[in-house]
Amino acid sequence: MGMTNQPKLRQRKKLKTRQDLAEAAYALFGKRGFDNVTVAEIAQAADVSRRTFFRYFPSKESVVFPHRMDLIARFRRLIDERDKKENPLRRCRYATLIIAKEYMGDRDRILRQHHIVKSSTGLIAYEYKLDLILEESIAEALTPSRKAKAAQRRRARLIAGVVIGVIRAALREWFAKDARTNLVRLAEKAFDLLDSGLE
Amino acid sequence: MGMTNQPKLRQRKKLKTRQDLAEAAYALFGKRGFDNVTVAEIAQAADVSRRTFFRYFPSKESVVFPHRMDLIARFRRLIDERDKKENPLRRCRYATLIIAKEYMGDRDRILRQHHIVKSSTGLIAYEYKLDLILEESIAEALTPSRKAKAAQRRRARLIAGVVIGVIRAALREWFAKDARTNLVRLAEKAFDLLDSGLE
DNA sequence: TGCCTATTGACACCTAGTGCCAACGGGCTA
DNA sequence: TAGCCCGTTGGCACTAGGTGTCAATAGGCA
Repeated sequence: MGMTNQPKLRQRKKLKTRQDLAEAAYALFGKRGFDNVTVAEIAQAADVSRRTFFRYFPSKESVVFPHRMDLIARFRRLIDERDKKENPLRRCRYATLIIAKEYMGDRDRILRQHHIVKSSTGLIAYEYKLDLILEESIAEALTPSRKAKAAQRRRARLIAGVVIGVIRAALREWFAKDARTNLVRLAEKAFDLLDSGLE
Repeated sequence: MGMTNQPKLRQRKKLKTRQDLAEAAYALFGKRGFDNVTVAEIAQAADVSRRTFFRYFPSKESVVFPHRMDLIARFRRLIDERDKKENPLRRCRYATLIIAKEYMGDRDRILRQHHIVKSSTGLIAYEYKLDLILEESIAEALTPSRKAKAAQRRRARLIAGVVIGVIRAALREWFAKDARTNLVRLAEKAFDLLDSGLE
């Protein structure tokens, strides 16, 4: 009846449960490492059953990257919003720099996440799977039209793969300095180096 | 007593068991897809116990890439044997083209392998993990000295990441045409494109 | 032949992930 | 307010990958 239009109790409960699970997981992973924590323990810490954990997250890995799919979608939209006539590398650079700036603003969360990822090779592989999705997404954004020529598709894929390489290099460098340097500048430098033919 | 110096029976048996397991796995994976085959079935087909399978292969995934680690080591050696003063991209190109040629000669096996990998996202992620190892290996080969400056290390890592992107693009293109085209030429074109700044 | 030891099979156990069903409890309607 | 509907949950059983343990087997060798 009120005009606040608050979400129903059920919705709020679900959101809280999801958050509780993610927080419990992050606390445990951070303390003992991803591999040394069981889903049962996460569920217990969040006060739900093990079965319920899997209703909120499709796998133990997925709880580590709760927003990655949103990020990938935004990256794609950022490329899309640039002039399609522009140099594709320029378009990717634009999107990368914006996301890089956001990463710097979200430093603490990203750093916690990275600390957890480093603790497990399985998790590293999982993040690679997510990188592949991003790569496909970039390639699609760079493909001029739905019925693009094969050569154009190939070029878009090559560029997407190379851009992923650049992004990963910049991030690695950032993390190597404890995320205390300027990620935007690192990304710019990496793209500059690429523009000059890696000389 | 003979001068043939044949390996002892035990060694030969072990080698045969390993091969039996790999062949049984390939046959089953090829027929039904990686995810629809259990380790128990592979073991049964090779006439050993499930436990024994894991004595020969550390995981179900690893049996799909029985020689990948050797390949990575050879790729590194190929880079190493080039003049260290040469352009790093040239050195990588050299190693890539040699491996590409070998791939073409080993077409059937590679194609079977690729068919299996495509059947499972988990396997794709596993191959990514192997790509990461290759990337690290390339970066190490490109690092001038053990005590290289940080900037040099970073550049080596960036180049390694980009080269992986190029290799993956060339392979993707090759597989897209059923491995009937010239992989060496595809790789050359990809490197050319990179040299020209992806224009 | 007989001893030593590498390899194997059998068994128990842990964990991720899924299907199923009964119980609980919001949310809406009479 | 009472009562029904159905979304959410917990419990249970089950599959499958992977590991530790131990006794049995079978090479290798004196």
